[in-house]
Amino acid sequence: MNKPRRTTSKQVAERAGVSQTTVSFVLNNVEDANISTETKERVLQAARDLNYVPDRAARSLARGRSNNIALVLSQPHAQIWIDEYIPKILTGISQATEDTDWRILVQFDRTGTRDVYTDLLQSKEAAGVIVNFSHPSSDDIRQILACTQQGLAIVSLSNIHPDVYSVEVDKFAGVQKVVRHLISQGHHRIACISYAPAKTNPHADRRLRIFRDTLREAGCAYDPKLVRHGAFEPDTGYEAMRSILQESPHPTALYAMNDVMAFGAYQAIYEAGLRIPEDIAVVGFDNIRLANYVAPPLTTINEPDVEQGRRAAEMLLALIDSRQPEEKHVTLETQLVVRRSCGARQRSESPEKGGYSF
Amino acid sequence: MNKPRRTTSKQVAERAGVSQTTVSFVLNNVEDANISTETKERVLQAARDLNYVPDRAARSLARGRSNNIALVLSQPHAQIWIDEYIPKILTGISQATEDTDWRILVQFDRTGTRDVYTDLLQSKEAAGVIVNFSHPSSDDIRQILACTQQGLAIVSLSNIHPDVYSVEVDKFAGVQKVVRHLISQGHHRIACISYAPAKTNPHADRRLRIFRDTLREAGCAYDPKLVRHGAFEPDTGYEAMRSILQESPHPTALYAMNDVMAFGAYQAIYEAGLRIPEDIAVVGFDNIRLANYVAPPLTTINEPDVEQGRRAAEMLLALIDSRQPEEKHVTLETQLVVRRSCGARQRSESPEKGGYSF
DNA sequence: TTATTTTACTAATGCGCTTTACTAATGCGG
DNA sequence: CCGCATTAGTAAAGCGCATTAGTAAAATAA
Repeated sequence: MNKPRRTTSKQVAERAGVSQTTVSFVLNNVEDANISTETKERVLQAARDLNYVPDRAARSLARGRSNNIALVLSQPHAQIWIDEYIPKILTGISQATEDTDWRILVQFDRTGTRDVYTDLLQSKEAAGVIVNFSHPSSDDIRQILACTQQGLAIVSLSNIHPDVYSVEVDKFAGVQKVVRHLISQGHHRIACISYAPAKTNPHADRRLRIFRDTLREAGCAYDPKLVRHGAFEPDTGYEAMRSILQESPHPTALYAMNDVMAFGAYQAIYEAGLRIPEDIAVVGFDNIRLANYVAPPLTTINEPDVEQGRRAAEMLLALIDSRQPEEKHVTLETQLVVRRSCGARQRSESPEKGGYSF
Repeated sequence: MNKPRRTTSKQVAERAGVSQTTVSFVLNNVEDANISTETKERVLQAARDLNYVPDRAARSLARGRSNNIALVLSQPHAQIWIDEYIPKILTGISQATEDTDWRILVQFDRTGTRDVYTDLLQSKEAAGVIVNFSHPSSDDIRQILACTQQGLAIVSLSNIHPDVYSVEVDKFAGVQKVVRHLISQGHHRIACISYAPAKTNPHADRRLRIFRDTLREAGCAYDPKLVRHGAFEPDTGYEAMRSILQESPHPTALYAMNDVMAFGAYQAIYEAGLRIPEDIAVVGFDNIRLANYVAPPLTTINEPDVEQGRRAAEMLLALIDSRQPEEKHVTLETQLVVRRSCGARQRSESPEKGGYSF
């Protein structure tokens, strides 16, 4: 281990013929330090000459906080690849931190027992944390609240508690959009494939209830025999749809709670010799990239994921800076993207060509 | 800004009735410190009581290096969502760092001008860096070499220079597998959709050359009229295929350089009233999750992305630790995953059901 | 001219840990 | 019982920066 002896601010100071303090003032643009322009220039030149890069650890230690924000992922790995959600959130966070010297820490929370975000904050590895719970336990919430009350910066990607800052996408309204759209197309026997059993997954449960309520509000019967649950993956959508097709009469429409399961359902529908949308209209959820490139292109709900990531990061940076964010809970809206699979005349809520947006 | 005054090791020391040195020895499991079991227990208890979490910045400063490794992404954002590559690499890295206290820093290299990884390493924000260049400039390479020679730990996800450590997937051999498979099925008019013009993208160029050479080695003619390039996205595959179908006679097979473009091509083929694989056999590349759930399921090349990420991280940690990795360049093999789109009897190189592996 | 403010800096301290050098106490062979 | 090694610790220095309190010189006010 040859120590290459990094350049320190002291060396810069020496070369510029000033004190280390002055170097620090110049490099951090301290307003009321009254450093003359010539001195400033001399310091900057010296720093350039010596190829000086400040030591982040030392800076963090002296300042009492780091320049990292963390994204804590609590879902299993495989789920992260399924849709483009996490990469898009990351993109959004990165947009918000562009041209700043904030860095992004990604932490997979595999254990589930230890509270990673607390450690992250207490160890000052991250000055703030963005968490992404699918369905937090009351323990999780208590933990987060404790952090928040200690003044630690946490933003959640779903609204989990009135006192926890959040930026979320209103998926539930999205469910209504789907159902109302199908009903407006004349469907009243609408099947549904959920991504998890309602008993175990509060989220899936709530979506299903909204599905049911929206049907009823429109005067349609809710038929539990037309509901199945898969588990995110395409093959579970395939199996669920095969099972649904045992019912008779057939439903005339299907709402799959994610696009990926919808693709699986496509398969089952085709195998049964049925056509989309003539025999069964299909609507998905998520607007993944491929939704526009299956046959027929899938009508679905688009979620502003990148914006969600960006807004969450912006809110987090405000919190870290002790600036009060304008709202404690931001809600972003989804858009219905109408394509051929639902049988409607093509007309998209979103302005872009192809309806693919972020 | 109320300062909650974190617990420090000094307080732990006080409570345990020992010196701060002892606390450090105990918490870091220093072998030759000869701390008695009782003292150890007392320290650990005190740390637990006070809910002590060490300050990472202070630790990094004292140790002279941080406990972060960074993944530097140089591709544009949109490309990151297209396939599951980056999330899988991240998963792999996270597997390698599981149960250690290494953290993962994700850095998007948007500027292209500044050398982010150098900064990352010089500022000691990261003890090592994994870089992912699609086609590095000679400047990039010089930069990386300079870092490597300074003893900074860098691992590349592609083999860009004999002296730069790398873990890569041999995609070129994958191209051969595709072509040979198609030829073995009796095809000799094989179209190809590349993801970029050969002139501008050395990678695409090389893949295309291998495509051509493999054809010729097998005694097949290479017909440049059957070659188009898209740009990663499904619609570009659609357009490319439409254009290819203008040629006559039709090719009997298509090799699309990624699955996503293959899906676009499906669309074009169906619109032309042709069947897959009867009229045109299709093979993709990447084995994305959905490849198995389009109609017909897509024959493709599977890449061990998660393993690549894991191996790269392992190599990096070895380098950081000044352990010489066993090999300077690791090459991982792809597998041909045979599904229905190529018309062959289903037989997969990979053992798993559905051929989906990582 | 003298007192006060402003300008342009610097010395010194401390952030919270790791690590080196040192010490006191105990064990043990001869 | 002495000398030496071992055991079980501790004191203190230092990592590289930010920051506070202070100072000398120059500018301005009285």
